Amino acid sequence: MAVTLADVAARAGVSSATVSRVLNGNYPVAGSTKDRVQRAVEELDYVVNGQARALAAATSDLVGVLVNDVADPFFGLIASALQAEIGAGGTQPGGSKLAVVCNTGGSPEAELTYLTLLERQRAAGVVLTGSTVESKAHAAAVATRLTRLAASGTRIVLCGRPPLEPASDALGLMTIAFDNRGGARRLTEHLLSLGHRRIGYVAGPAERSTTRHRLEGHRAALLAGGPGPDTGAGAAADRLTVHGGYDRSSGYDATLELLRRETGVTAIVAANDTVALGVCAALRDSGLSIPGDVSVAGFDDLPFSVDASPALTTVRIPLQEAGARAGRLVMGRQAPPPGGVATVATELMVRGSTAPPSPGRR
Amino acid sequence: MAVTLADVAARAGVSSATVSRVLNGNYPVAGSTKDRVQRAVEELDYVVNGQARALAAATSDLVGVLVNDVADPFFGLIASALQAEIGAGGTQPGGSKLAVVCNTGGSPEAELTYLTLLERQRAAGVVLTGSTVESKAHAAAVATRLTRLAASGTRIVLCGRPPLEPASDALGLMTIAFDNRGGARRLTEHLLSLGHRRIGYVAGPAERSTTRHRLEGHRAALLAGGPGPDTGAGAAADRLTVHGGYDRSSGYDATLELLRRETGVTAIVAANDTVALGVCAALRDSGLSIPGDVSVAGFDDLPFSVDASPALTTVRIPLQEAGARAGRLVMGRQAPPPGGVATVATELMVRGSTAPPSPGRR
DNA sequence: CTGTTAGCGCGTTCAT
DNA sequence: ATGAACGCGCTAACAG
Repeated sequence: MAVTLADVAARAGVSSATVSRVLNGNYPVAGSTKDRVQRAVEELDYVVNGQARALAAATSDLVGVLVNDVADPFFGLIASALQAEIGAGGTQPGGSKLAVVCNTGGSPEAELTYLTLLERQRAAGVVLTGSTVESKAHAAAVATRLTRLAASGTRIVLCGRPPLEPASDALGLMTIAFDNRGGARRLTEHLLSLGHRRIGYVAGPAERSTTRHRLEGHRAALLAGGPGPDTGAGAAADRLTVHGGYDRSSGYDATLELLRRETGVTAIVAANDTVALGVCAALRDSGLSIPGDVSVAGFDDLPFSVDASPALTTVRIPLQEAGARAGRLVMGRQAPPPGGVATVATELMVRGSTAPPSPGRR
Repeated sequence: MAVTLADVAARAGVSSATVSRVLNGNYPVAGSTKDRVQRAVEELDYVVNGQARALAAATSDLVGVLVNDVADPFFGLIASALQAEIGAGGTQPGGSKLAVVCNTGGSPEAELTYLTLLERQRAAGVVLTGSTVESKAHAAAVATRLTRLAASGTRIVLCGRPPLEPASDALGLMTIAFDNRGGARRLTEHLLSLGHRRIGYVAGPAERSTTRHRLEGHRAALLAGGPGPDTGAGAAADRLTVHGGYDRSSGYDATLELLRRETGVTAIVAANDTVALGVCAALRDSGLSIPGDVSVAGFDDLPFSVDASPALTTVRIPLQEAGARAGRLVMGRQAPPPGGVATVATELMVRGSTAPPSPGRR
């Protein structure tokens, strides 16, 4: 059996309460006894039982982090910055916590399951990252869970997803939203300014918030760009838009579909950088050059984007900063933004994959 | 305050013991009372307290997964497969567990800290993934922790790192090792067979096991390739080898260094695919074409490798299979391999980034 | 400064 | 089939 507080106490010739006090260092203890206790701890290789401590003190060392895909650097970057922030709080208020990274795979059911599991564990905090599935039923189910969690003192942070519809502030939720719409808009404006008029759009999964926001930004730019064959609405726009997943093969398949439709696109905007890689591969496999024949743009500015050839024009999201901030918020180390919602700016990164359309194709 | 078992019991007009039995379903309970209890649970929105349960039953729902870098898809792929395996055990023995993904950043201290934290939590299992720092002191410190953990019933799995030196089997540790040496050897043999004789090597961090194994495989191939200017040993070999991190910029910098040394390399092998991307970028920025002027090869076959241009020749490691297997082992759902060690085969993937050296440079 | 006492919420005997 | 009672290991009040 594992060694307990009582064992240490017996060995040191003190009461278990004293041992507890030495361990937690939040109470005056005589130097000599403190030494005896620490020696006993080392001699017995004592390690506190986190569960018993949590039960007695009604606190938890766990912070849940829900991500749609751990294998996607988008989430990896957020998670690693977040974990660095919450795990390194040696001296800071709240100490350091363990991040439980939960991979939902984008499944609403898995999301709910994990929220229940975290509730079971009485998690100190929960961070939901990335796009959410936009369905009334799911939103309600999530809201129910979050309300309960918040009521029991769990800090909730939304990172990279829009604030909860009704009264998220009232619940004490904090949101770090990404300016997907603005970034997408500036990206498409960039393409328009280069002279592109027929711009294909490879969107993410249809029912996701991030997908919608980016698509809205794209169409807003098109509409503002004045009348033309590709006005961003109606049948023409639909022909130029293909939905898929957030993975590379979706970009590949969607691009082949766009080419098949013979829309004469001179540029393709992808849901994110990973998808953009698939787009590039499909174009090359179809014998088209980038950006000579077709310009390509991504979103997120993941580390590999600068290494694609040509380097990818994309929209940078400060994922690590956002993750770190989410970490501080969930630890209560930073004051929540006014209104509970902070919107993180995105930045257009123009690189080699976009250029003016070639005269012949224009 | 949160609703407890006692609250549910009171509401259902039964004892708390009965509620516990209904919840765990491991004891006969009359159908009618079972219904009453379940109704009370729903009406009160009762959620079990995992910590209290763990304390009373001396079990844990947590499985720790140590990774060197969550933002690296290498670990993401392992972690996601692992989590899918341990989290989806609805009906299987051991039920489902929560993966606690711990990001060590490759730091030995962080690794030890996390092991202690997991020991505190009385984790049901711990999986250590990726290369380890090869230092006597650190190995001993890890061994101490793992021994204690194993003694207290925690299942330990090593995935992608070599088995512990002394008697890892005796401790009940299980290891899934990757055949880094063999893969590296076949990769370099491939380059030799193409006609390359001066092969640069951009190695990973000097003190890591994976770095060493891959480098050994590389040199073994060179030595077996017969005498020549680049025999894989001595000063000539040292001039052709540069150490760096496992990130892109290391590959970039190391390549510039190799070019500066004017060794006349016709091929560069990188520590992994991420580093290889940096190598490619540096070559391109130096006005060299791939594979026309210099061939490039990576390792791991991460998803983006096939999208590089040219597509990266690399060595495939079945990371997801390995992660899933690690998950089954740590859950006790699969018998340990004979001797406690399984070595996963690696496969050479020849793609466009490698070709025979151009006659002029040979 | 230190020891004693009383739970935290649940699983699990032992009775009934 | 159900209930009462105890203890898991620890922290937090209350004494002293």
